[in-house]
Amino acid sequence: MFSSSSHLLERLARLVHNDAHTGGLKPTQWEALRYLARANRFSRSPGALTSYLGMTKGTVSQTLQALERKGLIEKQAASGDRRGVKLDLTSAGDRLLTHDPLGDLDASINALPKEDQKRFGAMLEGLMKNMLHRRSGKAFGACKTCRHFRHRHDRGAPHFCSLLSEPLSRNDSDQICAEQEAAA
Amino acid sequence: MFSSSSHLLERLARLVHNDAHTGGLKPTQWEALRYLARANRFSRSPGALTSYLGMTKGTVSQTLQALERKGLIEKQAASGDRRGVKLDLTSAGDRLLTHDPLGDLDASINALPKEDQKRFGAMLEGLMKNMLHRRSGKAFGACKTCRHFRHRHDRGAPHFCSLLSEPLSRNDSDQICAEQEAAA
DNA sequence: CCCAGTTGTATCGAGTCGATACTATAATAG
DNA sequence: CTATTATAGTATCGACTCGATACAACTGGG
Repeated sequence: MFSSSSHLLERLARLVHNDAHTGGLKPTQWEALRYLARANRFSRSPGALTSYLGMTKGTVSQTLQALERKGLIEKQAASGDRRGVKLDLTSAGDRLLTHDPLGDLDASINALPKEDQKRFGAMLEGLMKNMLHRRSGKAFGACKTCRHFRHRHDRGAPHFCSLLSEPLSRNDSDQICAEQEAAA
Repeated sequence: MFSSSSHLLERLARLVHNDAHTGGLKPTQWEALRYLARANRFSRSPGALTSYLGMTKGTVSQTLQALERKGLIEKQAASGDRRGVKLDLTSAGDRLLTHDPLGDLDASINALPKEDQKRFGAMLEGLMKNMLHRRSGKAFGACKTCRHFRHRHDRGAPHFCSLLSEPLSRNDSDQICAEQEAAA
């Protein structure tokens, strides 16, 4: 009925997902932790995580509570908006990420020929774009690939975001961002 | 830290997974239903499903109970081994599968160029093989690609399984099997 | 007959997840 | 400058997931 790729992808996803019951964390908690490690400072909020994971706010709120209980993340009031919450990994969270069960999948991908890895990544990007379009979701690409990204080698900060009117450190621009929109 | 393909694959999987909360079924229940539609008669058992999904027996048992409650599958005593249970879709189960939310992913895959689809499938197979090897899991390939598959155009049944010593209908051999091992 | 191994079920506890209802704060319109 | 509306996040409920553990039923070999 469906192309065998759908079934393969689905089963592969399940196996990876079910491997993620290690280190006292659940799969979803691992994903939240991973996201917080990769997201720049504008995107480390419950709302952005919600949109990244494609779940509801309530569920994400609970997941974050679990991670906080375990001492892996910290919450802070966001600067500027008193409704907002800013999330950060603790050093324990950082440390735990070195035992990320996703490493197994990564090893399998790296076992493919270099040429295939590149093609595989490109196809996944295409697929993702298509899926995101269907659900009108955000891409969460790297900050520096965004159409609001501006080079600016003067005045201390190396770069600049024209959407948020904020200076960007090298770190900021290497990480992923909730507001990212691919440059033309 | 990890290749971006790992992250993409993980997020793609999550989005697909979270789309599968339709039709009154949960993602896992959809996968069980899908499996039962694709598995040949030797493989439609709780045990085989357990190994396919990579979960524990207890969890699968509950999932099957939920599907039975909803009238989508039927249980029968297995012939031969009185411990065994044979699972079959009801007509309601068959009907529900025509609304499988996986169709969305399939549509996205089919939107790729034909050439890419082929390559993508091949890479996924390689990845899966690697992952299965790490966890010593079963492949669940099509019966007719198995090393125990024998052509036999005489005596009614078109084919034959040399492992189970059972005749195989055309249907049997097109479906996937828990015992399948790729032919040399 | 006994016993190790297999197939499946029952139960528990932590967590997932959507749905819904809620609080607090911000932004905007009149 | 308030009234409305929108946004960020939390609380609670119920159905389900999932591993862990314990268990019952059955098979098959000594």
